[in-house]
Amino acid sequence: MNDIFRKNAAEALTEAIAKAYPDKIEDICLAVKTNTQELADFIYNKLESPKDAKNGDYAFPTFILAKPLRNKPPEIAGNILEHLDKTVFTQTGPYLNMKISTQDAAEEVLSNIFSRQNNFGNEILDESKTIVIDFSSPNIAKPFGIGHLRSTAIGNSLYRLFEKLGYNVVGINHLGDWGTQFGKMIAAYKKWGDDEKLKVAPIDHLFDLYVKFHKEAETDQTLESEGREWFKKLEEGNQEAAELWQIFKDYSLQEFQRVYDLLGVHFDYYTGESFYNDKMDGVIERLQKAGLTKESEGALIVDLEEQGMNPCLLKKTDGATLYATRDLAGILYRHGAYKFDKALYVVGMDQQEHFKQVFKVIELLGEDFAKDLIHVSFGFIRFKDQAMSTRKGNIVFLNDVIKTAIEKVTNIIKEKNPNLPDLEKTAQQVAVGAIVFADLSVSKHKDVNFDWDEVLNFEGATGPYLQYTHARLSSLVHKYGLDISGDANFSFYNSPEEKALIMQLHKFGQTIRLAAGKYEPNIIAAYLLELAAVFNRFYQRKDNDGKLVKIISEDNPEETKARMLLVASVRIVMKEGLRLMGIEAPEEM
RNA sequence: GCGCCCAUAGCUCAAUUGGAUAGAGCGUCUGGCUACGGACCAGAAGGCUGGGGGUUCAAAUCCUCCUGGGCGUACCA
Repeated sequence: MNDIFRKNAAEALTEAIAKAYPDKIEDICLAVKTNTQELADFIYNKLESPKDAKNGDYAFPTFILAKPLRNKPPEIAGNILEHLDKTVFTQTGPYLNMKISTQDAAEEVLSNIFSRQNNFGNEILDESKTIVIDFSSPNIAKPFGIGHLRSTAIGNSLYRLFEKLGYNVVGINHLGDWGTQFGKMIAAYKKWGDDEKLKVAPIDHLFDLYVKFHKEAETDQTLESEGREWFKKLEEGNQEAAELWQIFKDYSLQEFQRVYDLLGVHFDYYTGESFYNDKMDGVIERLQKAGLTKESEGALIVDLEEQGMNPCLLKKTDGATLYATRDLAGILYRHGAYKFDKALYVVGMDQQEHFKQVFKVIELLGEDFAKDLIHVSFGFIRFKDQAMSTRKGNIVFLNDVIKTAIEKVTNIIKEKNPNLPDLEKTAQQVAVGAIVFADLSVSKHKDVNFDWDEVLNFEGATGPYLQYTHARLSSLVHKYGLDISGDANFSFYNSPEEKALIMQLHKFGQTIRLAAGKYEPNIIAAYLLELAAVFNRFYQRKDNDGKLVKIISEDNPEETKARMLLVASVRIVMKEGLRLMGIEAPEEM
């Protein structure tokens, strides 16, 4: 029961129910499958917030009591109401509504924010817990496409959310730096590669080779096997292969680093697939000892037929390993190294079967932490009507998207705020904010339609809208100039707009928990949009004559003081919320 | 064929996990700048929640069948 208001409501209701129906409590508990001690918890969880603010802040639907009490919900509500404080509770039909006074809410919420600042919403765990998050994980020697943004943005946000909830978070970039594709790249480079081009524009050149290889492979059957051979050599330590691999990897990492810097993404480890190169034999051995392996069609597999799945492939006919092998090694290694309580894999939905298999194999090994392995899957980014395919060269580069967005933002700023001091930096922050927000504002299990116009539109439900609101808040604080204090007179908060703002701020903590619990950053996005909307309504509210009610009023210093506390609180939460999404909050824009 | 996911306003998405009249943004139309920042705000129009059946006091949400789309379905990752 984290929400103090809600807790009060639940306890008052529980008590009132006990008074109204003293000899029916057991029947009620029986009907809702709980016990007397936990009845308050049950009610706590049943409380809703009414859609219409005039119905109060918390509502208890009495339908669930109808059966054990053999009565109509509205009558039940009426009976319970008799034992409640009628200045706080009201009844509308079957609902019992509780209204928090704006003053009480302000005192609780605003002083909390004022004293904790950006730590507002933080939690401290009773015992330390570690969560490993595997995210981004791009393929080396492939360009960083807009498709890779999802894993990066979601993972980065989850990293920050869990950190805020008190977890010890380990962020891992499981680079795709091993596998058959490298054989293909080496083969392609040896055939068509150009040292000069590689030096000048490494990523472009590697990308061209990648596309060319797959195009040629459609007609030339020998290419695929050539690629496989080169990978085999690479795994066996062939020097020429190893050197080329290192070059590809170095160039790609440089490129990725630029993107990560731009996005403000941090990893604790860059342990990619090649890191497990020397750990796979041990894994295979362990699986063999456990009697899980089997040879089939010349390959080494773990048969999962009994589990209704396709076999998990450990070794190809030619003896080379597969990514399942490396993921298994990764899981076992991470569990040993970090003793995680949970391990998240922020990887696209198309790999669902793969993770099901791999997690099942861990379970078959008798490791009970298999239940702590979670595939946080998400839908694709779709480009217009066609799916994006790196192999066909049909890809939108994240760099190009960012570059275009920066240009557009720069033009808008030049027009709207020509004297902005740090134009370049701000334009970058806003551009990245727009792109990241566009990605994170869609529920992760849905495909995202990538639409240039939409990503570059900065009006409405967008990152720049939130940033703009933050800039406005900051501007107010600067204009006010005086110190903002936590002991304002809360009785000045008398408008519905102020009440709505305070209650929205109050929801920050539970929103973070919800978002983290569901691995859904878009819940934060929705929360911030609502916060901004509620604030902007407050900011532009008019009196009965249609005149703007300004926040800063020289005639009413005490009232201004109270309002500025609210403004400062919203600003703190907005900035922190954006941070949780991996978005910067410039003071001016 | 089998498995998983998706379908809500013209478009892009929400909906407190089963609750009160399904909400936002874009686009369209109307209004608000003698501005504490108009990347904003107020209002209007726009819905058989893909379709049928079922469970329930209550279904966009749960079950079932169907339609349409996406992804996966052992030697790519």
